[in-house]
Amino acid sequence: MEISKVYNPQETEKWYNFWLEKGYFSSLPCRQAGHPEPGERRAFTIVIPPPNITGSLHMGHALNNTLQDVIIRFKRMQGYNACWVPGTDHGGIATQNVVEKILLKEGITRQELGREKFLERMWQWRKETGDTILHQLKKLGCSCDWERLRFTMDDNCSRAVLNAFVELYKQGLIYWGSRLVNWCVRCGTALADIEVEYREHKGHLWYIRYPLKSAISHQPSAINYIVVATTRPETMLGDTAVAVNPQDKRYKNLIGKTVILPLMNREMPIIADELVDSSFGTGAVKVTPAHDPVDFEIAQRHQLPEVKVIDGKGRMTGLTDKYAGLDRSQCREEVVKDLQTLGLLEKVEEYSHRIGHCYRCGTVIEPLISEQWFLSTKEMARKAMKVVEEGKIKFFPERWVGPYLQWLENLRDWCISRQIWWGHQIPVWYCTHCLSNKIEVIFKKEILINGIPNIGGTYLVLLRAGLSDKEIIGNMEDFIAHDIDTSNDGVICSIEKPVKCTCGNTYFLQDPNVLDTWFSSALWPFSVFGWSGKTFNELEYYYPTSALVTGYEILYLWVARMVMMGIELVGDIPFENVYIHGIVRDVSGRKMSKSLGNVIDPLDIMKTCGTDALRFALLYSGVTGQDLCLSEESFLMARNFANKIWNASRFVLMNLEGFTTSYSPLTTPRLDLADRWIISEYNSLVKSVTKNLGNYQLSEVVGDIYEFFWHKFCDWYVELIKPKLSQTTTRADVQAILVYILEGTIKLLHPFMPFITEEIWQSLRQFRVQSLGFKKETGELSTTNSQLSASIMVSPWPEYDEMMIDKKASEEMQLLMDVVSAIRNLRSETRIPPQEKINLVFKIDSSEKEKLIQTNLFSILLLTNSEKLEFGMPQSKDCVLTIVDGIEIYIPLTAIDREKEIKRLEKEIENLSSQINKIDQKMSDQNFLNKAPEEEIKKVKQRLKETKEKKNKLEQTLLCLKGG
RNA sequence: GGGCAUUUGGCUCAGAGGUAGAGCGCUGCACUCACAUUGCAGAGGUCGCUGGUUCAAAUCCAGCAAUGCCCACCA
Repeated sequence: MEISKVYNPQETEKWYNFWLEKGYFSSLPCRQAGHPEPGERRAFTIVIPPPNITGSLHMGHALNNTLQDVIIRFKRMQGYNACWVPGTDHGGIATQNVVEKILLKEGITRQELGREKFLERMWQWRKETGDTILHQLKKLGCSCDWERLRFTMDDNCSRAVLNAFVELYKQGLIYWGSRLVNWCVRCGTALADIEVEYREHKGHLWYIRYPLKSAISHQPSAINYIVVATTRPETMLGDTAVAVNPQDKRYKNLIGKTVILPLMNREMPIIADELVDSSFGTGAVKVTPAHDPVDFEIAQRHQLPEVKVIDGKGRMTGLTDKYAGLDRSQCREEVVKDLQTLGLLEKVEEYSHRIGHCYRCGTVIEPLISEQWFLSTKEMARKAMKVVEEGKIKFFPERWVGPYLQWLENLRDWCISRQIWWGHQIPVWYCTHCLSNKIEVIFKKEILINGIPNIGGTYLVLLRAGLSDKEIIGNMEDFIAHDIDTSNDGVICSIEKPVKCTCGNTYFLQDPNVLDTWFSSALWPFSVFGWSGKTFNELEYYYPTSALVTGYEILYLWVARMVMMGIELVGDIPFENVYIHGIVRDVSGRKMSKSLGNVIDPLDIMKTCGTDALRFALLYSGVTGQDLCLSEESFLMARNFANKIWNASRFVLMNLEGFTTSYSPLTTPRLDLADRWIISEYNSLVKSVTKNLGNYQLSEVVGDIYEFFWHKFCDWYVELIKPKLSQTTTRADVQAILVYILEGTIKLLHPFMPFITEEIWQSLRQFRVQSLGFKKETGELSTTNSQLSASIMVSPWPEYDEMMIDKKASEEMQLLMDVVSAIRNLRSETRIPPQEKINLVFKIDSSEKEKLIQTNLFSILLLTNSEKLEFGMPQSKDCVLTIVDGIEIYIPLTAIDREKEIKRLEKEIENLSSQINKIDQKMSDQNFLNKAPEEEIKKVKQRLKETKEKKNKLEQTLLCLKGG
């Protein structure tokens, strides 16, 4: 039996299609038999954090999905009905931006194209490129149940989204309100608070004089103005007050007075509000209710008017006189210039502060008053906190509980409407007839105040539906032509377009807004199982899902919201465990980004090192929940390991001739120390791996397997048994153990490195099949022998036997390894060429140890390339000496380099002396002797004795050398 | 302004009250014998700083510093 001499990762990756064809990824084994129920087995369910359809696999995805695949493969092997639901997210703004950019190249805007045509283009684009990442996930080896592939905008999920909206609307949790929202002037839409990214920005602080209407004093020297400080002078055009802290003595007598807003010549009051920090700037604040969240709050308290001076495109509105039409940044320059001219600019300071940017396009956010749909989150947040506080949902690592709770604690209502076209259009319908009279009133009112659309939601609805003012007026006449039924407000929330209003009208206008893409993401754990649809059984079986694997960067954006929605809409938590991993960074700890040019492309790594190496490296280099810094080297390390696995397996397979499958030697008395040792180590490994996988300690598992396979199994065991393979008395035992260990280890490794392990499994299986007399082509074997499973993927997870964990074997083997290492070291230091056979003389004063060495004499000779081993004292004085655990080991030489040897011994003795000093100090410490546990003192005593003996012996030898 | 994380050999990171660990890199030696994507051996660290608890601290506690991240209404 042989496998190819060279490990070729790509060659092993062919197994993906095999798994797919066999249907191993499917989580519904009973489906074929016509059962809607998923069977008796317990489900283990994971829903994928759906990547955006614009996405292409980056290291973050690779990490996230490898983690999920490891967990799901492990659980599958453990016998769970493992269900990993894959899917993609429509990615609202981000995706729309991508298509808009493409259109721009063609010279068209989406407005020119119109909503319907634009959406056609979106869908076409999604059809062409939206599945890229799914193919890449397959390349990564992800064992998702592809039959369950979902998309946040497919029929199923869309129905769930609309249903959720209607449900929450009915409960009164969704409302339409006029609020100050974060507005992206580039994307032309509102954003949720959390979608704003704050970045440090070096700007200025302008100090502006606002003249008082009536002078306090008529003295020529008197100051008849109040100075306010601002980072955004252009917003002053929308000021409606100046605020000071009520406690501030400097301004006490000014409260209630009137100032004149420069440039606009508007009269406005000086008010007092607690929110003003008197220690900042001048202690007096200009209040711009329409463009600042704090000012908005102050304005609400003091019933100040709101003057909207910046529009949705970032331009100055008609309310700004001569500045109207200017871009907000241009306007700033103009305003500053004009203030300077008027002598009202007192000073300018350098000032560094944080400015909000759109998390999708990076444009500076403009706080604007706007009418939007909001989800009232207070109650939902409270429930979402409770389930985590009570431990119903567990976080790994636990430290994320704090930030999670804190975020929910301070959560404000969620602005869920977006003024874009790609997404779930809000299922709210306006009866044109019922609303016409209101529109008329509102519209007329609006015209009276300069045509500034800052009030009147219905007007905005029409406006955003793409109708121009003229069209609205035109429609208005049309609306007014109908009878008016004032008893109905004409707003209907329903999934389907209403057929007829109670007023009899059949014309409806759908709310043009779409929902925040995170709204649909929040429903993901149940929308994928057909929530609100027909397949409720599935939801009952798979929900709550078992684990959620995600990066901490979307803890609030996604995780917290899923919990809220799950509890509110399904009545149960969406998942039991949340595994939170870190972000992938480069070697210097920077985020990987295209602009920094420090990206390592997982697809490149797959090509050069193989998918298994990619997966292994990702898990090897990080600890739970910590960011991981990746360098190219870590992938080489993993590739080398894969190569090692390959070659060790190749070795085993090459030596299987004559091996009988049914033979199990694990308990025969013929086993020697190395056999018992490796079996013991293997069983401990299975134990710890199984335990740690359950705790999501994946990198620890990976490290343990690596250590075992390479440095125990390959370095020691395989080297030790080589001669035994050619002896008829031992060959069968050794073969059986090799297969036992290899098979078990590749099973443990399979979740991490699925391809190479499958390849090896198949070779082993083929061997077993052949040796059992089956033909290779027989295909399925209806056998209970789990070693003949058609794939490692569906073979059972290894069991461990506590009885096989042999502490004594570990200790004895350790001594043997120490002895061998010491001899090798001595050979190397005294420059004995590796090919040269040597003789060994052991002087041992413990019969137990002597017996151990005697029993394993052959192993020592083998591993140290020695001819013979004698006990006693060496005949010749030309010897080099090393001492291990009280065993004196001499290598007689024909000639020794006296100088060198003296130096070597002196160095070693010096080393021992300093050790002895340290221990001596400890042993002479009365406190230590009085208070330390008996056992510890004994240990230290023993060590001191041994070290001293060793030193004495070496000193004697040194003396001999010097004297002779 | 709050909070969290990190600080261990040249680099990336484990560990954990009782003699400092790994991988990479480096040095020396070794290629017909599973593997040079290898083997064997070696050099290299007062475990960020200062206190405290303890017989004993890299490890527990407190404070500080540096770095990174998150949150918050100082315009």
